[in-house]
Amino acid sequence: MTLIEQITTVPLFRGVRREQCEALAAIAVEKTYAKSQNIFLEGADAAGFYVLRSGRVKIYKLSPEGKEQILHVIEPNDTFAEAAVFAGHRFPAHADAMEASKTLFFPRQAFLALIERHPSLALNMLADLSRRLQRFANLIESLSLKEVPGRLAAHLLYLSERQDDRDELVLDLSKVQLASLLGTIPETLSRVLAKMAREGLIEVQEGRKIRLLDRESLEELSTGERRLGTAT
Amino acid sequence: MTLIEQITTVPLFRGVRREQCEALAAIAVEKTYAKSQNIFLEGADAAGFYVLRSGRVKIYKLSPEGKEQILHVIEPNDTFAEAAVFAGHRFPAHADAMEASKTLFFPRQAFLALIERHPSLALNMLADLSRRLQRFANLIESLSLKEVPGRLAAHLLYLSERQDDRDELVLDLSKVQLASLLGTIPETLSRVLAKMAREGLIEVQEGRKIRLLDRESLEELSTGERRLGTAT
DNA sequence: CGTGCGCTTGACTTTTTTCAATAAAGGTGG
DNA sequence: CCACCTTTATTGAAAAAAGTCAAGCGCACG
Repeated sequence: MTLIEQITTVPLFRGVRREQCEALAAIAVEKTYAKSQNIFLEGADAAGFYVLRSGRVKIYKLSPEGKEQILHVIEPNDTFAEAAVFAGHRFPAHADAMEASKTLFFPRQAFLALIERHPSLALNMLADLSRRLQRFANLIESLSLKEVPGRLAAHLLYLSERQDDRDELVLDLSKVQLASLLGTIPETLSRVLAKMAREGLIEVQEGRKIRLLDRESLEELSTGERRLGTAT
Repeated sequence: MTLIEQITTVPLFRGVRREQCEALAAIAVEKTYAKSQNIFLEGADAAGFYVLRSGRVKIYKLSPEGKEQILHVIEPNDTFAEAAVFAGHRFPAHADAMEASKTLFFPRQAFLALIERHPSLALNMLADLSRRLQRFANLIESLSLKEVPGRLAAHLLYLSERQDDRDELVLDLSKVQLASLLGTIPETLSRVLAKMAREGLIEVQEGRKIRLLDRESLEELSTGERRLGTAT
């Protein structure tokens, strides 16, 4: 696949005219990362931003004691580190490839020059940042206002919406990573899953498969109307 | 002050040419709110975004049990609800005036039409959203990776940087509201302040004045190198 | 084939919240 | 101007949620 072809398939660049895509191709740099390889460290100088082409990338913060909070998991065709292009000029978090990953890197100056001349690019980028902001607001709400069972229930329901099988879903992350995404630790996640299973809300099957048995209760957990270990 | 004059003093519109400011003035609507008045509810249809001219506004999430998490406190000349203009079209959180407040409201369609023709406006908006995103990332880190004393220490140091007096600072929020901003409840905040005072890190004076006595220890608390109730 | 990582479980500790009581402060209407 | 009432703040005791530490299992990967 040529660079140009790749670029035209990125949602961020939808609606961008052919010649602008060529200009983008001229400044894009392909970068490849191995599984577990670091892409950038928090605080490092941000020379540009990335579009993920394949693989998966986690963006995360680290506490001094080594506890990790995943801010988001980047899927192919998502961008990351855009905020550093327009403000601060430093990466506000760490990024690691969770699998072997390919990215396109767009250097800041060249990209800024392009965006200035192409409003649709700017509008796409604004939509992009806005969606991210809203997801962050939801994460903050979740961390502050819900306990772990509520966060987990919300995540399970979210996954079940994105997957085809109605009530059977496959976790897209290891439990260690899922714990980090939910703002907790693997031990706590393990206990909560066990408790949900004991109360008949879910069935934990071998591997990463989970069957949702009581959607309604999960719904109530996720909104905070109900607690685990409490009869209805 | 005329609308145009007001608009030229808003940082978001810095670098915007005179005629564009006139176009902005043509679409802007002045809105005034009383203390404690609601500005919009989460989920409501977002017809545009706001610039705060005077007063203060809190943007917050609410749990079903009524616990509140403040996402940010808007100060004069800040914008709010911009994300809803570019994505989702619904307000992702609640907004209340904390004091009597005046705002300029910019309807979405008219603003989108303007931004499309004026790249500097788009770039300013991108910078704006990016900064907000970075602040959210820090809030997430704080909620997930630090305990309450760490969050409080970080906030006190932040306030002391923004205020003139070196070690004497004035809380800009009631303790109830500060607790909500830090992701905790007033009782816990009260206890943590008392403990910090007992250990000689701060001196809590009458009203909302606080004197920082041991910056270094506060620094260590805020980074997680140290805990309260532990000798160095 | 063994070492290590991912995962689970138990016992214990720490942190935070909940509930309740009380006190001080501030604004309102008589 | 004062009495009253709501809001704000503090403190104690108890409960709950989550984290730490430690042990153990099993599978995967080198």
